[in-house]
Amino acid sequence: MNTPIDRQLDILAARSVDLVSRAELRRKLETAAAAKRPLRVKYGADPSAPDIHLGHVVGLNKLREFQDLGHTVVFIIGDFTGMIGDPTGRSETRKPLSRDKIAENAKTYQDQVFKVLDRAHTEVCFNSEWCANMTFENVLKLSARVTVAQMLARDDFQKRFQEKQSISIVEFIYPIITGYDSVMVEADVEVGGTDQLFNMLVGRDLQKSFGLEPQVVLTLPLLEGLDGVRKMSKSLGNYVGVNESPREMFGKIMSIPDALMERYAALVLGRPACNAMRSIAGRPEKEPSLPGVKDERHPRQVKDELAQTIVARFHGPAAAVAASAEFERVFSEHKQPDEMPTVVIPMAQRKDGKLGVMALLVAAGLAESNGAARRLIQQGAVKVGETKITDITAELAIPEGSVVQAGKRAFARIVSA
RNA sequence: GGUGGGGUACCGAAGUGGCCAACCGGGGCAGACUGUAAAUCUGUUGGCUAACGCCUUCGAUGGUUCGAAUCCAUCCCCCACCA
Repeated sequence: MNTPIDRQLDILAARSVDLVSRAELRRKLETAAAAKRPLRVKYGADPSAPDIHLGHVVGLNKLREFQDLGHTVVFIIGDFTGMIGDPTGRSETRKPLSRDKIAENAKTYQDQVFKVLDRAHTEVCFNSEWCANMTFENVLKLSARVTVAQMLARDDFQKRFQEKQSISIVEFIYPIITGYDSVMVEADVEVGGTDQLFNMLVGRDLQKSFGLEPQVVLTLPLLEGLDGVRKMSKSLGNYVGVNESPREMFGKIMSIPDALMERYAALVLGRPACNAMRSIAGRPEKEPSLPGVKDERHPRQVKDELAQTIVARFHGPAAAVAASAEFERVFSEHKQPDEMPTVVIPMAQRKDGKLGVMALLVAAGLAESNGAARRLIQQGAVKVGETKITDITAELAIPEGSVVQAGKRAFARIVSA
């Protein structure tokens, strides 16, 4: 906590989209420093989808910056809210999670979160601690503090209301609960994605209403997913999970559009374009990046570096180098990966020691059905060893340890026992 | 409570008696191309079958018919509007 306030402010405000408000944050930082008391920085997490991906990392990075300046992160696992399901974005009501499932998810969550956060400066709590035992009366009194007009101020509600789409009452309750969380943990600051701005502002109102000093609200950009357009999310399947294998992570990052490289560098690596990353700018192909910066590197190489840096962050440098080499081998040189699943197909399942290709693909887990296998073969996606198979009726004697390939990325090694 | 509109494959959405395993778009998968698992183009996208063909699917159940996603009945669910 020895960093000068101005410097702290700069660090904390970096990359933020909304900051309500800088003046308040400054004041809080000053008071905290004077009292030698860390700020309580709230972050809410949804336990129904326990996979942390790079989109979450954007927020976690910010939290880590708070921690590095000596502040405390209050990590709230919304187990109670998880039970009703976040209605944001018009998703159907989620199935309530069982207690066991929540506990399990919470653990997974924490394992992943502490790849970024500093465990020593983190408080973890569950909002069921204060929500589960509220009486209906409590709930009424709480909701009396918020008006419909306040709710309709939210863009999303406004729009849906005008378009005559349904808005469930729970959707109104949801921000009230998350806001109440802020009251309960006495948050000084709350960090979240821009989509959480409304909810976090409700937190401010509620805190005021409870006679507390309102939290500072800081939003961060939503990271685009692999498609480069929509935000990264599990349900869209365009995400990179922090628990994914190095090669998976590497490959996925290699697939992002070039224009997104700088954004990933800034948001995921949590640093502004410094020298090392300056070259990772969304510049046109094969053109020098910034004026005065000598960088003739090919975008592909820049992306490789980005992918390696990200992989290294979660798996260490050695894994990053290996993943890069592997990618090069499989996709640039079209060779086999050095690791692949091994599938046992006993001789008993073969006829005269041979097996039909379709059966082989299904048995190897490379096709879901014979029909899928047939299509793969007909489309020229299948190789056994070095031989491309185009005849769907082919009966093959499969030498021990043969490699079967279906498409660019799916491989299996076949053994008989 | 009343009125009206709906429930179709992973999603969106056509189809209103046989030509429907079901147009089209998205997504997925594959091929070509590529620095790339990007973009683009092409193909493909229920199951069984070498194939002919067969089987299961259009909210649920029952019925009409030679024949139904399409008609009838009952039921379940969703949405909007007016109270």
